Amino acid sequence: MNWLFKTEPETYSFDTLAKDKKTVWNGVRNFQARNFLNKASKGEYALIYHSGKDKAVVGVARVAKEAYPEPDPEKPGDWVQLDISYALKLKSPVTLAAIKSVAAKSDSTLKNLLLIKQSRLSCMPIGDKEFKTILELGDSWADFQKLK
DNA sequence: GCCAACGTTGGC
DNA sequence: GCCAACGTTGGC
Repeated sequence: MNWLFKTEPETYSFDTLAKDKKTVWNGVRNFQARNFLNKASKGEYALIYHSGKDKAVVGVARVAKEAYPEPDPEKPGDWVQLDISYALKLKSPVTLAAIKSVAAKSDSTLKNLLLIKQSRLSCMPIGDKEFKTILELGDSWADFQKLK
């Protein structure tokens, strides 16, 4: 399964991940998002989406370690985190407006994107076709193929 | 178990 | 800054 993770660039941006190479993906406080996090396997890829000012998919990360309990002083065990590593920065960001405009076309693979249908979800699965379509929109599908 | 009130996220 | 769409909390 492929994934799409959201972050506010002011909190943690993809550029920071590009420098860090690896980070702990934590702070998810939504049950549905957590359940998705638990399903991510090592080696799977996640699109990184910047909410707020950017509103665009900016890069790809790789799941480096599957979900494990987040150290939480109040309620240990309730929440999980996982590790991701830098994979690829898109040649050009794919904005939410661009995604919506493609999704509006008939027969578009992007019609069922949870990003559009459930805008508040911070971590969601994304199908192979959708994943490819977004990378193509970012002129980065070839680069991604080389990466594998 | 229902629902009103409130809080949060995120697009506009 | 506003508002829609959720999620959570607490009274009943």
